[in-house]
Amino acid sequence: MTNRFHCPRQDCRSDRCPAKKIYSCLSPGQDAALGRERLARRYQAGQVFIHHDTPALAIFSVHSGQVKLTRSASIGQEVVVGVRGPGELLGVREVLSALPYQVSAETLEPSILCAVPREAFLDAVRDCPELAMRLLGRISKDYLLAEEQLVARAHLSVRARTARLLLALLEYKRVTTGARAVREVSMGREEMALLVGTTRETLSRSLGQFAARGAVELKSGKIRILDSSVLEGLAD
Amino acid sequence: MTNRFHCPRQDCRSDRCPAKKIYSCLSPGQDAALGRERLARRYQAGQVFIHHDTPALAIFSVHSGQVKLTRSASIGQEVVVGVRGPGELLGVREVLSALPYQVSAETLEPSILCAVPREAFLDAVRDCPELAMRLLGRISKDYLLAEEQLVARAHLSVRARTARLLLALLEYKRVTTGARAVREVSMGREEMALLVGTTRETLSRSLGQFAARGAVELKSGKIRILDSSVLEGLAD
DNA sequence: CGTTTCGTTGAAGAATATCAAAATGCGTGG
DNA sequence: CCACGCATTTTGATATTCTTCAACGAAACG
Repeated sequence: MTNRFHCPRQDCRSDRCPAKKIYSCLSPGQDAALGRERLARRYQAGQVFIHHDTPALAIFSVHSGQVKLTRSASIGQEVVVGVRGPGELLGVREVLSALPYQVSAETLEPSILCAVPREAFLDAVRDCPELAMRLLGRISKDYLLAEEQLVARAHLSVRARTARLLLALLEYKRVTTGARAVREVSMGREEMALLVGTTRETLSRSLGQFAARGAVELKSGKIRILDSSVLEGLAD
Repeated sequence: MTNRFHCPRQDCRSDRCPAKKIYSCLSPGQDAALGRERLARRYQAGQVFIHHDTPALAIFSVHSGQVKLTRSASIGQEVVVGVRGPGELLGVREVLSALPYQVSAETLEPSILCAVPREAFLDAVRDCPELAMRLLGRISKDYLLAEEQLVARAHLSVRARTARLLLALLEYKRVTTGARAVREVSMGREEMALLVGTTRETLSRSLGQFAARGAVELKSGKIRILDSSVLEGLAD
């Protein structure tokens, strides 16, 4: 099974790996034990590396790149339930609850992922109470956030969800780029639609409405936010 | 603050408390420390004992009864995100992620709840790695389950969700009553609608359709399931 | 320069919410 | 037992939102 994970064989001890932060509480011995098992691999965009309903053999952490998590709502209907970036963990929930993978994961861009085999991860958690505490905090927070997201998707209009997405993208860009005033986001309609949980067409119409109200300006793929307070008003 | 929790003052050391199971790994000393702080209280039906956006000062565990968890999707729109019964914990996610309560909780029936102050709980988790592991497993599983629920709510038709609810109620009744063949469930339309995430009227129509297809029979408040395979077919 | 992908727009149809009203059930007091 | 009143459930009509199918222009790319 390990074969799938170490094509460009290289264990992930780089201290620049953002996922490493959560493991920083391990003793040198524990860290070494984990590091020995920890294998980084480069993935192209669009690769599916976690298949739902498959035994959860490993935890993945995102070193660089972005991945999307999907669930099948009914047969043939893939639904995005989240997007994860550098430093985030995938498959933790399944490993900790001894369930097969409940989601599928696919890279959105060329990415580097580290895989830690199930048992090694569990050993580390058992041996290091501090790691357990950190995971508890992280999973709890993720859970609450996801719940909020999904409730919004089930009970808010597409317009409201679209407005929220724009604001979230703005915020995300601000945080990641460090710029103080971000006024533009750029994302394909297809992808936005997936995140909002609707179709290209409906999403396009929502954006059209925003533009009509002067909240945004659509020019050549970019979306320039003119008045974010209008968006906040539409967000519920 | 503790005042709210010990009206009929009585600490919860009863070994019959189903929530106690998860604490069974604590050493006598740890258990005593927690037990001293653990206060049981009787609530009538319909009492709100966790108010969203309020500091998460305590973990509650359900000793007996049922409670519903709600979130406000938009202003004035309360949405049920889950129902918890005996042995289950409330507020863990918030305490562990150091956030205010993100949900509100209300008793559906007369219930007995135990409250453990935030700090006592955190101390117990820190002192007992096994407890941490159990919580990790439990939260992970809850998370996965809730995700599935909410994705269904966002992307399945009311008919499908209603069918699922009926099947779930059947299953639940089977498990809790221990009866081998359950064919009837009984629940107000309002409450069913809340669980499904729709209105009374639409829910009623769904049931009407089921009845028309001969899958169920509606008589005087009870719902008798005639053909659960039909429901399973409708469930996606 | 044609082809392909992406974005927008239109029109029709399905699903659901909403408002309104009728029917049903249920307990209470006569 | 019956009649009344209240609450719940069902049904009907309409409006809204969203999806779907279809067409079209525009940018992207060979």
